[in-house]
Amino acid sequence: MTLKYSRQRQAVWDFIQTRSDHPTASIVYEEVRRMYPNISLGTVYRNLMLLRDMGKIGTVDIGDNAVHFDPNISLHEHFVCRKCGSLTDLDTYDLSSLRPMQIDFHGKIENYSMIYYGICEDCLKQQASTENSENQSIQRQT
Amino acid sequence: MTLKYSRQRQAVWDFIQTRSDHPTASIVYEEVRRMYPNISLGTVYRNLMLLRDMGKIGTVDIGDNAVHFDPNISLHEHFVCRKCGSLTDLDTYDLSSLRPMQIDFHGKIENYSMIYYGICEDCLKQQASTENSENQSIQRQT
DNA sequence: TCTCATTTCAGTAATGATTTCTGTTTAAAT
DNA sequence: ATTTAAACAGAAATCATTACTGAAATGAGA
Repeated sequence: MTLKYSRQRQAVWDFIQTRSDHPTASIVYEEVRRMYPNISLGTVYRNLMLLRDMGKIGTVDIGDNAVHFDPNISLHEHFVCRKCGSLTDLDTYDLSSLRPMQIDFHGKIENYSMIYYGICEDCLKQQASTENSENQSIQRQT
Repeated sequence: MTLKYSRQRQAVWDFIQTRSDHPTASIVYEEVRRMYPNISLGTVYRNLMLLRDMGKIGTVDIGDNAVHFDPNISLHEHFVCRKCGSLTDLDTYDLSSLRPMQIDFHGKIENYSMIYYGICEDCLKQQASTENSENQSIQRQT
């Protein structure tokens, strides 16, 4: 039951702390492998889940069939771009006071996960420039 | 490109409409199989995803490694019990007016997914009764 | 410092959800 | 009735994650 130190866990922890882009286990594995070439994927998983269970990191599920790990355990929300799939943090108004208005709900709400979906700034710009060039080619055709 | 009628798709649709508990593809498969014993799992997946892409049903991702399908496509939130894993609907205050307060966010938010986690009413009751009997046995020991 | 129980590891196999592939069947338009 | 694109069943493939196993590392006590 006692937690023992391990370089591998330290490396996983250190790496996660440097990232703000919520990497998946596979990405953590690939990156940590640069420092520890024969760390195993299982070890990465075990330690990520351990850190999560200890409440030292968070996880985000955005429906892309892979858990994303988040060094930021403070209350915040996420934004997912449906074009490029990027996952970014959002600070919002204090949602912690939000409560369902449902009168017949008598469970206990402990926390929540709020994920906004849409188009990120970069993809909006790219979309705009694409539309422009499309318009141009249409004009040329007429 | 034209959508053709199929009994299998109809059956998947009909079944989903009867459920308020957000079944997974496997559950839909098992149930629809009663009517069509040799419908294939792939067909169930294809049609569920098709219906989703058409916007006729919704999907919910609660981090249990399986997509849940939701016949209710109106704006609503979900509650997940961390004891029994049950997934239920919640009506909430109008969250659609909520906007991130982040000044430097210039993307476009199109929709969101709000999932509350906690303990459902049933599990709360069960917990309470368990605590009672624990107290009793402690009292007996003294 | 040495010992030893326990934890952690690397490597690999297993699992489970989802997707892809292939040859066959079916809806619906002509 | 013929034809053709869409859909299907069944099986194999993929991908994230978990479980298993024997070896290596950690750290508390002698």
